[in-house]
Amino acid sequence: MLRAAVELADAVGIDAVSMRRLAQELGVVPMALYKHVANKDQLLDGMVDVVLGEIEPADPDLDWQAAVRARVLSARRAVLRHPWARQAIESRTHRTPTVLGYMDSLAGTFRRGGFSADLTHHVMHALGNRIWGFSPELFDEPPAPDAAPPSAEEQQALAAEFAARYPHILEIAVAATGDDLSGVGAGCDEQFEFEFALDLLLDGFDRLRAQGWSSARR
Amino acid sequence: MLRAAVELADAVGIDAVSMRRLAQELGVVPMALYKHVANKDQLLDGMVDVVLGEIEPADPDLDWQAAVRARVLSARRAVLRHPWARQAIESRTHRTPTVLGYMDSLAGTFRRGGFSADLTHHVMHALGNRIWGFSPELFDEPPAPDAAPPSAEEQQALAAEFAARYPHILEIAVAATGDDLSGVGAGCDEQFEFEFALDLLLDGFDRLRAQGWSSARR
DNA sequence: GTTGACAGGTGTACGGCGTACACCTACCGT
DNA sequence: ACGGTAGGTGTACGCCGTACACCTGTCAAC
Repeated sequence: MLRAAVELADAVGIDAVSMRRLAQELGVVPMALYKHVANKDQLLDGMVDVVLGEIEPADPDLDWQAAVRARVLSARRAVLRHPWARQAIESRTHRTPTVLGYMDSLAGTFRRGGFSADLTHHVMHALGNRIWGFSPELFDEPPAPDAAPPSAEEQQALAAEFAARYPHILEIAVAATGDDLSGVGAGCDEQFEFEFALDLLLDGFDRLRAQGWSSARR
Repeated sequence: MLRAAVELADAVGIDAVSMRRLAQELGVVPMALYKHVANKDQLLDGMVDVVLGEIEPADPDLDWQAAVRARVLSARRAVLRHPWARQAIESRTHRTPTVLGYMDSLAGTFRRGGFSADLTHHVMHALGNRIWGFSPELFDEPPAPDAAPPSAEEQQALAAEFAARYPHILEIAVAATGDDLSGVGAGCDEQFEFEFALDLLLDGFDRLRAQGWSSARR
């Protein structure tokens, strides 16, 4: 049933996954689902667990940095396979055993790499959702081209207005796209951004570890 | 009306903010709201804009690092004043002018600090949601004490089970709480974690800027 | 071989949601 | 005096999660 839910979400998006719809997909009456999960929240928890189950186990032969990197990128692959997972993970407030298990295992990698429990704690916070293989998208998806695209003049006017109001964003978009600019903010290379930030953080972690950083408060 | 919506969300939480409930609060019929917003999504957008409006403007006298730090911490104060804002911001997919304006202004701070447009782009991605003053909570809120707390024995058993399954998390919790351990994961010092990660990132950014980093791809 | 527990499917119903659509009213510039 | 417009109204539809009472088949214990 969790598998069916995952497939349904893959197919129609997480918002369209309702108890009723899922039941229909399973050829069953909605209330039947409640024999397997207590409520919809628990269904979502289970679906997230399925996705997290796809994360490859840690490779014990790698040093901590490579191991964390590999693990997180594996998580990313899992999340990218299920476009709804990002939102689902963000919305979960409960920590299931699967979630805890993954976090524990990742923490273990840091510990074995010579991080104190203290520092491990803080670096995992610093990674934040990157643990799960994603970070927020700063800009929109390419704005779904619904209805007639604005005429050339309108587009011109819009672009001018945008340039005047948000010069720095424009500049960035130009730099990022090699000034073709077709559709401002038409999608960053998310994978690049993810690895950029990840490596930046791992580098910083290594520096702190090397200098024997310890939390100063209290 | 947006103000009323914000106050309502402050009072009862974002999930309890429905068009009907908000209308009731305003002494008006639900459909009346649709004269002011096109739909509920737009209402949420507007509410987020109100919160972002509370962020203090950039101080032009600070160097880039202090300026970004101050700005982001101001955003954090705004978000913490409205506990629902975090979730609301995460759920928004649309970029309102307010959102774009804030991002543009922050990008400007980097640019004036000597960052290339290219590097500015990537560091803003690296900050991710920290731009808005928050990062995901790794662990639960203290698990709302509903119903009878488990008996001492049960608690013992639970703790033992937990220790066996998640030794590293336990270790971290011990390190973080000074081993009193009343309720595992009983809340981290989120403010500390936030600033820890923020400073780590700002440090990394500075190193990249100083060495004239430029994106290598393409 | 009967029985009783239990896993799991069924049917009905309730209260809530967002919002489409047609309508009404008060005001204001002409 | 009048037409447009901003904003409030009332009704209705189709969705949602899920409480509650009920039914059915399987299987172990007696």
